[in-house]
Amino acid sequence: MSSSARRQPDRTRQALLDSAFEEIHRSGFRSASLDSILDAAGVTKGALYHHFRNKAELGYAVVEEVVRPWVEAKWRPTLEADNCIDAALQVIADSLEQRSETALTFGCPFNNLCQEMSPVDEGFRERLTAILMEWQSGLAASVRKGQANGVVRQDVNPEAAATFIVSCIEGCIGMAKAAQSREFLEAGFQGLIEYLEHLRA
Amino acid sequence: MSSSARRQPDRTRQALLDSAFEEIHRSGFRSASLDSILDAAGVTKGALYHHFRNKAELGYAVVEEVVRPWVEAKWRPTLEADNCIDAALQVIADSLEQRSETALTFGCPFNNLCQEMSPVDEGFRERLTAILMEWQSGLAASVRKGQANGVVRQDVNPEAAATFIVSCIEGCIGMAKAAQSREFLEAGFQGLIEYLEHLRA
DNA sequence: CTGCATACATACTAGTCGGTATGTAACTGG
DNA sequence: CCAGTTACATACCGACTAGTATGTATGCAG
Repeated sequence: MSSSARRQPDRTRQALLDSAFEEIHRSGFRSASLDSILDAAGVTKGALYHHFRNKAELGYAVVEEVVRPWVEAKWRPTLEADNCIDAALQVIADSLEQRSETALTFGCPFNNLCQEMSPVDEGFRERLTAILMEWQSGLAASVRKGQANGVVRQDVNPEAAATFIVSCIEGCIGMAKAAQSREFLEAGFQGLIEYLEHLRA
Repeated sequence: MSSSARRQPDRTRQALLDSAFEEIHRSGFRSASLDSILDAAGVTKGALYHHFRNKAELGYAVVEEVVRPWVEAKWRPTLEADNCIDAALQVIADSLEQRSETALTFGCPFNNLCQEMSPVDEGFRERLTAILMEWQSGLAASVRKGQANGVVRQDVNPEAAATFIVSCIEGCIGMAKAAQSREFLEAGFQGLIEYLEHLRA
């Protein structure tokens, strides 16, 4: 059986990515300790530096291979739906319901990384901005589709609306984290829901 | 003249607070180097540890004595105005105009500290949440006043609206920082402006 | 069965960090 | 004018960091 094999490079690499993602989520990238990541992954420095050139490369890989799919999965339903408003409302409702204590405490992993690393590291900025722009432009296309389907008001600027919606979501989650308060999250999302309803044709 | 005096404890303390504020704004609190702060302030560790017990106390003092007045000054006009919507729109317009390159690059000092420190340090969380709640509740009172004055719709929930507005502002600035893009900021604020207009009676 | 590349583990280095101990000059009350 | 306190500067410590050098066990090609 492969489970008893001692050398499983893919598994080891994934374990490193997963534990790095969690440690970064809790401590941020720069304060994330490689030793903590290694402990959580159950490997040593030799394994880490065999799979990644340095700490930054590990971080980049976390962005590309963990954060990116995580963001995409969250918003795929909205991007594919015929009625983007209903779909967005559903995502918000799910997000409110599913949001665990750690997610409320530590916020959105994607946004955390954006806030911490975009201004100080080009490699992070490029990758994170790419994800952000995909999300935003996907949402804008979805709004445009909604206008074509007659469910969104024609006088809405799809690009601006998409940018605003993305900003609101991250803003609400961020402020809820700042206040460490679920009510804050619910109140913020309530405003977003009203804004979304206001977009209806 | 006092300007030639070599010992000016108040001035020294303020210089430490100011350079700490800037260094924290650029690097975040945990990555802020005391040595960099000392260089910028033109003093040494002896001076720092004479005025502050440790790095955390310096950070707390920055929050109380620099960040708090900074946030309050920004929103005082809105809280005092009779028409809170017009006042808020004016604050947004000013914010867009005045926002310097470093402010766009490094974002909102208050929000940065909230995002970084609230989940991991009680002392920061208490102080930052206090500022946040003052801002939010002040804004809620302002909305309520607007309803009394007949400029805001009666079916608006003042608390939720205030929470949403605060979240939007920080969200927009944060996403603009993430994208390192002024257009992103303008697009996000455009959505907020439409939301505010939608609150009118 | 041999030999080499891969996939790690272990031990270590160099540097940076926050914090402290000590020395000293300036100011102040008596 | 002197004593004591305040306000620093300087030198240093221990802890922790990312990263490296080296050793070694595994797996696979020939």
